[in-house]
Amino acid sequence: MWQPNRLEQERLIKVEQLEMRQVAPYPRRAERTHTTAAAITAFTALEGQNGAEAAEGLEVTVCGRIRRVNIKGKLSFLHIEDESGRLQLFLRIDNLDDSRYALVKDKLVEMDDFVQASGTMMRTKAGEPSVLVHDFKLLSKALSPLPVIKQATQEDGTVIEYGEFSDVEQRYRQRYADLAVNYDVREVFIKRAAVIRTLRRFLDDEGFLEVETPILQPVYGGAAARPFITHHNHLHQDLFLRISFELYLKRLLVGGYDAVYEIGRDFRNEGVSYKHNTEFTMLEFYKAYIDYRGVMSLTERMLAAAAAAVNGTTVVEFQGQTLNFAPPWPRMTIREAVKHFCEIDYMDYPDAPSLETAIRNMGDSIAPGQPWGKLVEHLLGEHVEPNLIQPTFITDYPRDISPFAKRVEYDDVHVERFEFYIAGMEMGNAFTELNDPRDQEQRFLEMAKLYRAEDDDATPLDEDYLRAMRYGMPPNGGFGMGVDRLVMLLTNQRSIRDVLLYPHLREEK
RNA sequence: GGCCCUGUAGCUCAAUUGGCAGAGCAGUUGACUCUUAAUCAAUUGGUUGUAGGUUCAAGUCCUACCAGGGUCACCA
Repeated sequence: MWQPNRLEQERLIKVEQLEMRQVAPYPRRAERTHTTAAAITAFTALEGQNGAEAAEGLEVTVCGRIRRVNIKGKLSFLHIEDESGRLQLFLRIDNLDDSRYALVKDKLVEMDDFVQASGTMMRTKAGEPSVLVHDFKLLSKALSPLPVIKQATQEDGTVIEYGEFSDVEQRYRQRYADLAVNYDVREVFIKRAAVIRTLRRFLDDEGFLEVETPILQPVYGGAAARPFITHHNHLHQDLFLRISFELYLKRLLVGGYDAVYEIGRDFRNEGVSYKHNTEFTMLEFYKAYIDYRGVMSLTERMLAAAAAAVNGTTVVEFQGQTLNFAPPWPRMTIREAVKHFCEIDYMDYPDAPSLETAIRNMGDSIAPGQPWGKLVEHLLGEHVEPNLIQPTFITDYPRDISPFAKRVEYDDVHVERFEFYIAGMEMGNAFTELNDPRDQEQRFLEMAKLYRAEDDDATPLDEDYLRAMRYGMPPNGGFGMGVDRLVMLLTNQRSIRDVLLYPHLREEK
């Protein structure tokens, strides 16, 4: 239940006063001929062509939220803001109906309200393009004032903000207020849209078909993660929120599409951190007749395109580091990488117990009884990953933790899989996809054995997926990437929460 | 889940280490026909996250809880 505070009570009284003066606080209709940016552009263009006097004949009707008020007796300045930017309204009692002007003078139309203003363009003595207002209309009364932030525009055009709205909890819980007062935040989500648009365009141009597959799945799979479980009442059936799209997308290659992709939400019932949110945006694609080397090439080019589209260059400044997305990216097998950063060749320890002992002897504390591949992965995550600042492919992962990848040619314990890392973060995962149904069934069974102890992460055997594969699946390369993390890199945001409009928070009490 | 830090006015922060809860901004009232962080004068505003406890006295110390951040654990 809303308990208006003092400031809000003042504004509620103003609504009554507005209604007494026959002014609707929330009228039905609005009109607009120009955005604020378009009004300024049109005005300065006319000045250039026909001179200052002619330009002042330009009539505009603009709309926006009042972000600055300066009442100087019989003369007032208001700045309104729409999505395109800010524009000054110049209100003079000489040019307005007295009762209209009084709405501003009496502060019934004030900070944070939405208004519509009509008038002619002009420059103030200070040279600022403004609207000499002949009439204006209240469009929406703000009952709660936004956090107070004042801005000063420097001579070089940079904007300094005085005061701030910085409490992260409030910013996330009331993202609307955050967006309304923090322009930088709005910019992040404009760039986010540009990233996703570019990924989509890149794949479309490469001949991929965009598809949508079920979010509610009867059998989850394609990754090792704890799912959210829900229930369909009429079908009396438990359903899982997907943890990946992988198995549904690869079925489509059986169906005859050569290349498919999906951008959508995955859900994982796990912890949150600066790079984990319970629901996150994933891009997966699968393309027939290429292997993981082909996927590496697509990866490099796609991310370079995304960086260029958002920031105009493949050089990315991220948290004090300079990252270069331009292809080709360095490639290193996981064995080479571990050798290089840990000075240990894990192939000297071919079974889990001996590798576990070796890792303990390095001084690492690890949970006992983990599969061999997970131990290798521990070495990677602990000692290699933090050092992988520039975009890097790490290739040829252990087979026992990669149930959907084809074996390498040179031995029986590695598979054609890569992950790529940027700024010390795992960004994505890709394979030469396994398309032998007999091998796939074996892998499912091996996984079931491997994870029996910790069955939270067990990948259930998907009979229908095997049935699809038995009809014949073309050889193909597949790819998955956390889109939010890419957005973090390209917008220089430290936390995944800053690239999600509504990050997951505990329930408000 | 463990450990550490934080929570004071609408926003951003103080409070001399246990001794009368304060400032700037915004709000209210007034002045001002070219301001732009407008200015000038006056002024309102608090259950110090919640609930207990110690004390003559608690924003400050203790306990529990709530929320957020960090970190570890977890996370193909």
